[in-house]
Amino acid sequence: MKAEISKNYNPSEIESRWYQYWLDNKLFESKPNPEKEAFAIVIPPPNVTGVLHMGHMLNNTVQDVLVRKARMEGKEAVWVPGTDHASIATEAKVVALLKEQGLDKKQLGREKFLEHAFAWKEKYGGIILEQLKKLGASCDWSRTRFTMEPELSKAVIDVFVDLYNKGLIYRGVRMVNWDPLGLTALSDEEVIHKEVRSKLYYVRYELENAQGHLTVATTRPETIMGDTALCVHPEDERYRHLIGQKAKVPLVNRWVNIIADDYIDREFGTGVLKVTPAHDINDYNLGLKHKLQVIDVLNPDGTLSEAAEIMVGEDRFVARKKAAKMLAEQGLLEKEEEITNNVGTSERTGAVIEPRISMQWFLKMESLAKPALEVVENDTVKLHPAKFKGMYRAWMENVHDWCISRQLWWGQQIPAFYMKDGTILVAPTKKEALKIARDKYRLFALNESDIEQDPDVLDTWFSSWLWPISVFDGFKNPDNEDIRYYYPTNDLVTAPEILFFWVARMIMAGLEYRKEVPFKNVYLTGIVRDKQGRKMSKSLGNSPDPLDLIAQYSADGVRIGMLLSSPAGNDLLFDEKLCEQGRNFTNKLWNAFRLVGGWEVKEQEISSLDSLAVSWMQARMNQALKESNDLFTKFRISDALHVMYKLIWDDFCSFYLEIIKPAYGQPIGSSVLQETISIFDWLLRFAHPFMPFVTEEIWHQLGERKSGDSICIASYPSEKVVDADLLSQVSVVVEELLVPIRNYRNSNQISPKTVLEGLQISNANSWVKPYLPLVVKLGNTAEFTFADSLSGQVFAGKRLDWSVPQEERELNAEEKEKLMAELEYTKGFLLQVEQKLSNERFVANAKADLVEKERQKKTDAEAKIAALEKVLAS
RNA sequence: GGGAGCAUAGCUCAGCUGGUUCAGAGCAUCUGCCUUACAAGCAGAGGGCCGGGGGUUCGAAUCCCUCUGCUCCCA
Repeated sequence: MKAEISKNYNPSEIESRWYQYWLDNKLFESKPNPEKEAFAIVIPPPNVTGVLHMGHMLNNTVQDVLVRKARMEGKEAVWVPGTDHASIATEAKVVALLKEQGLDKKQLGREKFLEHAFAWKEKYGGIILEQLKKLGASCDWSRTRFTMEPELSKAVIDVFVDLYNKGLIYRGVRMVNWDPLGLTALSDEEVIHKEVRSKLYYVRYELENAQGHLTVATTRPETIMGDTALCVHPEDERYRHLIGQKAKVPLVNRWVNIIADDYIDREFGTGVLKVTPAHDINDYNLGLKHKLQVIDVLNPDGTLSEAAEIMVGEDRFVARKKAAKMLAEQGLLEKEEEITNNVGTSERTGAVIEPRISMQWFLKMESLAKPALEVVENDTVKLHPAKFKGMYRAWMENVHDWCISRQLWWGQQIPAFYMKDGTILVAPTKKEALKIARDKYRLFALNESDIEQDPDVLDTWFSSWLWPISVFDGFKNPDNEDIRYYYPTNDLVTAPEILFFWVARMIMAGLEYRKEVPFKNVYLTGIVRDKQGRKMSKSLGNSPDPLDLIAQYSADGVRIGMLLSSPAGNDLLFDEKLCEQGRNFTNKLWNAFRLVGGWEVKEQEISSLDSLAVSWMQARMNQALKESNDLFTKFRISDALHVMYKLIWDDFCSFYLEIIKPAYGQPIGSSVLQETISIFDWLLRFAHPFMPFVTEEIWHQLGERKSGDSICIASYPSEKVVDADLLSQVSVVVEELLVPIRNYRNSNQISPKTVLEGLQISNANSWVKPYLPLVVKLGNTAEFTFADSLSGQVFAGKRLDWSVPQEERELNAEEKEKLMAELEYTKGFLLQVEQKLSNERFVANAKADLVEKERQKKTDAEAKIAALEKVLAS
């Protein structure tokens, strides 16, 4: 142990020093080792464009705790890091950057654009991984992957080709979610529904033969020009007579049929629907059913197209207002009404989604979803907390085909090649496509310039769903050592919002390509919100910069802060105070070390009191370890942290150390110090997964360590038998003797320095004798004397009666009241117990030990009542 | 409109298949202490008809029904 211990713990210097030490000694690197059990976590790859936010902090802290614990438990632990190419987000960012430089994506062309994008990625991509190091993340950085690196892209392409050949991928015209800002299709999962206030316009459609008009309620008057029918409910008495007749579409004065369908909700608006097959999914389906014409009045960018005939080129929202105005001018706008409705917005660009008919690629989900549901139902993959199972089931049972094509350039280009006649050749490369043309279609003359590759790329999730396999090169070489050893991985830690996007699909891919699930446990973290419960976001400015937090509270402090109040699956209401609490805890640990490391030592056998303290502390440690391990198996990490926190703060610092602490200026006995150091060492290893830096620093100062040694690879404490009797006896002594003595001091304003004299304890409590030295020390009392009958002020507990000497005085009113209340309570309690015991059905039905416990309660209560009455009578 | 879930102390939550004086923890609050590792600390205390109503049971915070209020997911 070093002589000099700095008075203050200096985290920033210590944290960067140890992180470098860990890297230098390659402590996080892992290779398959048949001697050891494998433990693997793959990181949910953050976007290359990303910077660390609070969600990452929580998520990665949890992963680090899990992987560090596994590593210390002697498993061959690996945490594979990497980043995601994030098609839309990254492309949007690069496009914006180019725009600043006066460059345009289309003018540049695909090749040049991708060059810019890659340059951008090289420069800014992966900042987030550097930031993770500040948090202490023990990733195996030598294994860092990127979803768009050549190997991983190849896996994506091969999987596409394979699924196409299996008949699971098809191309078709469908109504998709169109992002008019990103100019791409999106999957259902990328659409976020938001409630907004909007206007419902009541529009008049003139009827033929001067029969008047029909009023239609619509939120989208700008699509009126695309109407190709009106529709009413077949049994709606109001309109039945009009079915089969014609109505005139306003603004464009086109006659359309009035049709009937029981899809119509008679309650909504006027019960008449304008059918616009090109711009609404339900209308689209109606259109298919009734073979209606489709008039697409919008351009991809959300402006009105030539087909609209009027307002061509106007933005859809501008056109909406104009259309309303025009209708009003023509006397066709009956009224406007404020309503609340749901609109879909793009997860990435925020633009209001436009349902749009277009040619896209789809993956059939049904056959993939079925087995993926099964493995969650039967707990092959466990969701933590399990409440997400229900949500998972609901989604998997109603899964839609996955639109996997995106009209972007940043990503894996779809390996489909089109011949001039429209024939599709799906192959990893152009060469191989030509080979198919030759082999399958016998087109020997076809050459490269005769076929053209689909310009679109694949949805980013189409590469991330392969992540747990592809990071171990399981596609390139399905039998390699890594994948055989690490797959299936153990735990996946992620946010519930991507349960379907990502988790479900990884399970599908795992089952499809490895015939095995990709992970055994899925820990779903909550969303990090601010104190008012608002989601943290850039626009609200309510998200603290994680690096600032680390600078202020230390990485250990922030880690503790994040975990203190984040049970799995619950949103975390983040409050900087939690980080402060975390920092205070690291500080507490440091100060405990200053105490233990700062004593003069003298050769001495251990005293019986110290020996008791050591046995008790060890019993508490074993108890806490058992609890903690149990909580870890249930993924109740936050609770496990609480167990550790209380063990160190309350049991070790406030109790154990106070017992063994020698009087001021006195040296400590060598034996008890040795015991204390090994206890401390144990506690550090127990705490290390949560707070890696401070534990490493103290651990190194606490004993002689070899070069390259680290607490990261020291062994995690192992479970031993808990001495439960010792624990329960000490807790009785604390609750019924020590705490009341301290209370007595408080209420009588006796200084802690004053030695309490003349305490008596009842002879009936002789079992307590061995524990009295503990009370003498912590309560600062003189020796107790045993007596048959107590004199002075008597304190009556359940198991212990004792007294302090006192000049003759009446109990004051307050004290009396308190004792009376206690007496009343105990009497009531006794009554309940007696009733229970006299209830034959209880005695007959309840378990024997339970009845025995009730009997014990009865004797305890009776004893207490007698003692209280005695005190009150005196 | 369909589905999942929640309601326990001022706040955030725990309380597993009913039974340990079961009504708990942390934070916050209050009281007293600058006690010799730590005031970023120490020693204590107060605080809840377990959302309302009904039922099952010897026994309900826990199981069932219902009402009310909230959240999330999907359309």
